[in-house]
Amino acid sequence: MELHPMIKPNLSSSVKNYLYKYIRSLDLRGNTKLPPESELSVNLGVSRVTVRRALDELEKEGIVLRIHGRGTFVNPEAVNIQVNLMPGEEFSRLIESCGYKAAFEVADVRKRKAGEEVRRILQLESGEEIYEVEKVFLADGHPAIISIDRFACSLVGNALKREDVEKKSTFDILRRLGGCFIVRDKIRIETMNRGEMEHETVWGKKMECDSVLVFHGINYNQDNRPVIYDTELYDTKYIKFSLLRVKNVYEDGI
Amino acid sequence: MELHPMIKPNLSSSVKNYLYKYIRSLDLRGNTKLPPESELSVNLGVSRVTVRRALDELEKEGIVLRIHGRGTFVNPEAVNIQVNLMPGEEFSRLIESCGYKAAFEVADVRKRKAGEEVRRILQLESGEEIYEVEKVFLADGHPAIISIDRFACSLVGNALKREDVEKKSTFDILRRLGGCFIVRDKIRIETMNRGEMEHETVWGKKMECDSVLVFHGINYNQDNRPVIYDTELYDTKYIKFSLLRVKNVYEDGI
DNA sequence: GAGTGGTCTAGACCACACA
DNA sequence: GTGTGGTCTAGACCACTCC
Repeated sequence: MELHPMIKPNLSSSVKNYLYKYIRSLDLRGNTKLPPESELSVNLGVSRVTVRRALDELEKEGIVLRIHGRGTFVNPEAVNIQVNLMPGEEFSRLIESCGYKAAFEVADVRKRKAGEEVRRILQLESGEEIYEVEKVFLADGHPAIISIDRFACSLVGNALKREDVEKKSTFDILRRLGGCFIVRDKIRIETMNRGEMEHETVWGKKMECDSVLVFHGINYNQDNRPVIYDTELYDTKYIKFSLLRVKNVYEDGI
Repeated sequence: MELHPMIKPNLSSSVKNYLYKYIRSLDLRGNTKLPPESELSVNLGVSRVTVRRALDELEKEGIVLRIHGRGTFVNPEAVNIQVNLMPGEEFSRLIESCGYKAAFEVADVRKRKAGEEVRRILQLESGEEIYEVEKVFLADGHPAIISIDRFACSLVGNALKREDVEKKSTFDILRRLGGCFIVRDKIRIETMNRGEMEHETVWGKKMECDSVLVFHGINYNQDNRPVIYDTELYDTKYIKFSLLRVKNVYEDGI
């Protein structure tokens, strides 16, 4: 069995998980006020700073709501948030979070010379070859996400088999075969209409919608090098992204 | 002259601004390493925790990159990020950030009975009336964003004039006439095709694209009450949203 | 005035990179 | 070992809400 690095959870993550469970155990029909930070800190045996970091996270996710001078409250609306845009989750889990049964198919695996754009983005040598892996993810049997991953053949020793991509995510493959870990990505948000999706993807024709949400993502490994360039098409009828934003309303008072 | 509350910037915001200016003054062709946190903390006369909070922000925005044991570096790619999705900026500034000259027109202002969906979202009484304000924002003269704001007439004393919306943003109007401040919003992300945009908006016909990115936003005031329900249509040819995400790759090691 | 969240500090210790 | 970022703590003070 292979062993791979683990992300060590820190104390505030543990506190966050604890609070998350605590919140789910509450009866939210009545009072939704949480104990004060000082009390939590004493009861959990951690400093108030640590409690606050955990609550910061929960607030960003929309789970709790803090009101200066009043207290911290469970946001009764939190259940309405379908999928947070930020965490960059796996597609299957994304589909399940939206309330559907998830499945996927590998639509296409091909080896080809990197085009101009891909070469620039992945910083490849001229003439280098890449794999392009197209998958479709189904929500209750309906196509909900199409993803195309592009990465250098050299990263996986030129030996990618179809069974590999059928069993493992691209992240896993690069981790196991290439020893590289995706730690962050940068996405550009666009849309595509029917014609574009049919042109860009093999599966596009079978999508049920006439316009899709598109993420173009550059995925960086632990050394800050771009290793995957992926394109993700979402049918927003099935995948309902939500996002909480805090407004920075600067008022100069002029 | 009216005075309105200011958001008091805290120390770490000041440090962040300072660092931001400092970074822009650097010659990024050579070494992009920043001074160590301890040194910054001494030189700026603030605690290391405060410096770290500022750097946390800059890291989230993709400006800097921190490598454990090595140091903090300016991310040379930061210039490529067009518009960060998070801050919830004003549309005109958004357009300018994307490199275009911004202008806007008020397409339509109408008073009407709130429909079923709007009534539920804004928690209105049955039969209450709302204003619907449709604006179009132009990038170098091309329609780039259409926004529709919906809010209760009672919030602004039933006396909204077209000149008001031509001069002020909806946020300003609600602040001045209704005394309420938008502090956060929750957006749902969707797409629309040509037919839908023409059906939903007055200006839809003049958009140059066949599919748009759509944000449905619920805007909450300082008391956590929903006050605006808005729909924003973006032509992603002009408005290039980017987003940096940190992957939480939990590996159980199993 | 009591309770609560918001901010800041000084100091400690750990983990990782590099020589 | 030295330098650096990552985490955590205890304690202080402030700002806001509500009585």
